Amino acid sequence: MAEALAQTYTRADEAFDCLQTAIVKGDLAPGEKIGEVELCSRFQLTRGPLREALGRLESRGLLVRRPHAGVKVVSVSAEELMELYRIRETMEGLAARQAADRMTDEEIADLHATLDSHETMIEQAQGQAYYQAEGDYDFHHRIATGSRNTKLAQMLLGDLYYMVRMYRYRLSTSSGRPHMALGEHRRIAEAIAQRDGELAEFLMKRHINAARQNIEKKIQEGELTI
Amino acid sequence: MAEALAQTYTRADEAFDCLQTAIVKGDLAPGEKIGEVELCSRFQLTRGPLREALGRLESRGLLVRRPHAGVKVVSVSAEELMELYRIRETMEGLAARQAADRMTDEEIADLHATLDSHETMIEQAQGQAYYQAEGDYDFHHRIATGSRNTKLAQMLLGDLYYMVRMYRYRLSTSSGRPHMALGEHRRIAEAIAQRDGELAEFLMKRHINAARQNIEKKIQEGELTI
DNA sequence: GACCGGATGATTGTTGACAATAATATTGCC
DNA sequence: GGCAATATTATTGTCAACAATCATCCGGTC
Repeated sequence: MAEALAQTYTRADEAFDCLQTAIVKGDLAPGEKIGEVELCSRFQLTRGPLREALGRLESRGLLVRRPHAGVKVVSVSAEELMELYRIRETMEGLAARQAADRMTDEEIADLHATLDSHETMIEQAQGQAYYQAEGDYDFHHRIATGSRNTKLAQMLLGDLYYMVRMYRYRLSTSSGRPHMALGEHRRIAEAIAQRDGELAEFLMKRHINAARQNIEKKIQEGELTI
Repeated sequence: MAEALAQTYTRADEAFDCLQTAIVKGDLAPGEKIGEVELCSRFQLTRGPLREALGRLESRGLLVRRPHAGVKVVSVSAEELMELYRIRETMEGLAARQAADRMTDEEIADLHATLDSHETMIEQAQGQAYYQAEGDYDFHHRIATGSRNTKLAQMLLGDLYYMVRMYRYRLSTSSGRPHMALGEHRRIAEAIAQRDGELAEFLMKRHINAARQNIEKKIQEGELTI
């Protein structure tokens, strides 16, 4: 995702993006220990930028790095994944509340338009997987930025989402949820449109809580191995 | 703060700590633009480790770095500082709730002991400044780790606190608050001891909200310039 | 006199070689 | 045969030189 201002795209940024998507997509398996030189040859990079990228990834919690012992992709347990959702619940609730106060009318219109496109997307191609992978985060993305809370958006978009995405990528289709989720999104958007911050917060928290329970159930049923 | 396991303390870590404390203490003024070579000579470092530290600091949001244009310490506006407190409110509320369920009895005993030492500290030397700068965070630190929520603790301790500390450092003494704050801490600790998560969450949110309002008032009265 | 274009200078980004450290394998001893 | 201490090796951490990029300054032109 290219930021609006056309900054110089340095090798370190490239390395960072490469590794990040590789981790999210699972090309670098969790728990896998891997050396720097191997990473260099695999991603056609030199060690300088790579190391800088590794440092950034480490401070974001996507990998751990022990001196003289290589880097290792973090492996998140089922409980930790649930904890991630609990954090999301409170933080996105806050984001929704602030967004209700601060989003412009245009942004709210865009939000509704986004949901319309999601609806057709789901119907057309039964594109449940796509909806989960991209569309869902599109919605949450807009609310995070709409909160006008720089640090909150940064933490949500920069830290949490990549982590959650990493574990959502493999389960992709979660059966009935997309339709449910869309309805929940709609209601949140309505609350924001009515500038009802409290309601928006409540609905958002319930929405994420439902998603968490859905995953929890699947894990317990053994449909989903972590 | 030396972590339990005696890891090799690399130059990059050193650079990171140096710069971090320099930013927090205000030796590197917010908004100040500064070159890499000057930073090297000032902190007796070489550019390699320095750059790695800069990358980490950047992803933590303590400084911004435009390619070929130098690094700049972030300058947080009064509103942004308030937003930080709003984030803390929800996140630490969650931490307190989880801590009430998950802290061991020993940890709770330690928590009370910590508060006792804070009390004597405040009385003895009228050490309000010290209490604010270190002691307060000691308490919050314990609750964050007591939540047993790795990511939550990481975000609180790694990202938010340094940012808040940076702006708390200069106001240091906030008159009557230390005694008030201690009382609030006490009540939170009691709620945790009684394993009353809901109450702990409520009290923690109110505690941080009070701190926020206190700062907000000072800013409006012109006692505090940001 | 103001604005635009190009040259200069400084600063950052990148690279490859070197040194230090820790993990591993080997050898000797119990 | 098992354990421990040592030597080796591979990996990471560090460094200094090089190249690319941007900001600034100067001169010319409108």
